[in-house]
Amino acid sequence: MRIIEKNNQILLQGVSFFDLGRTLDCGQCFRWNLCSDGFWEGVAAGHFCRVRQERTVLIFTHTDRQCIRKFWIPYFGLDEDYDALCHHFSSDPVLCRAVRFAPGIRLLRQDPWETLCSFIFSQNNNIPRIRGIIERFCCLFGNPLENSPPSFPTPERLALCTTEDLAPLRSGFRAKYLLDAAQKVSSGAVDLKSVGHMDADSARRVLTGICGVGPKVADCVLLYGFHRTEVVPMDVWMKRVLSTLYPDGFPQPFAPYMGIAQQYLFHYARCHAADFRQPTGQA
DNA sequence: TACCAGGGCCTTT
DNA sequence: AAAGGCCATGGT
Repeated sequence: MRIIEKNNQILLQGVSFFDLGRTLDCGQCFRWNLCSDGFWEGVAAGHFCRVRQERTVLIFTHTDRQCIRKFWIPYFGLDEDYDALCHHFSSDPVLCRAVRFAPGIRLLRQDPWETLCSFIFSQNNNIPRIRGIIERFCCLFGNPLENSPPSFPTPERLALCTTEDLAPLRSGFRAKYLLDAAQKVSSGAVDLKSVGHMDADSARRVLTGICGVGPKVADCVLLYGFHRTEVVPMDVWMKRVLSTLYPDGFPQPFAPYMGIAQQYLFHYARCHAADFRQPTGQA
């Protein structure tokens, strides 16, 4: 990949095995919006950019080369060898079909705190509503940024809030869970930095110590916020995939990357809902 | 063990 | 237009 500047835009050339739209629209992130000019705009970990894809070129504005190299390339997972990975996945007929159905989905590297909040909001909820709650959350408690949507609220700021303060979010019973997360993170009772270095089970135990974080949310935080590619969040769709397509369990050779495989399987299942919606009957 | 809580989007009727 | 399904966690 190489970066060149042209007409006030910054071009990242030589991008392959990547589909920007699918990656931003597959349910792992909630703060990207597709504009009428084809650009996606979003804020992540305090960085804003507008970006669109033209085949193997990503066209950026509102950012700079340094930020693309240091932040956006790792954020989009463009430093990983998806050519080899998807080739590996294709040795399994099910996964081969899922990857071919929607190629180019990459696992984003998101901020752990932002991911924790986002997936607390996501529980028992649907994507359009999650996006609305997070937008109101950032507008109300984040810091205004110049020419961009506001930053994500910090745990310290949030720890000062009460559930009444969060009422405008209309996040229902999740508000109290969010406050517990903010209090535990800002006080140091939960140290997100150290979670990144733990084995998966220890990390899970720490995260589920937050009220409102169960196994599913904890695994989402590990996969999306800590890039733990071996972790597979088991929501209803993945349970259906498991019972329908992998009754004997996920294939062992993919274990270290099963979280990435999950992205393709999840998307495939949701897009073929009719084939999966019925309970399989094997209790 | 089974059920309910907040709520809004989606699909089916 | 209206009704019912869906959803992850904690509490009863």
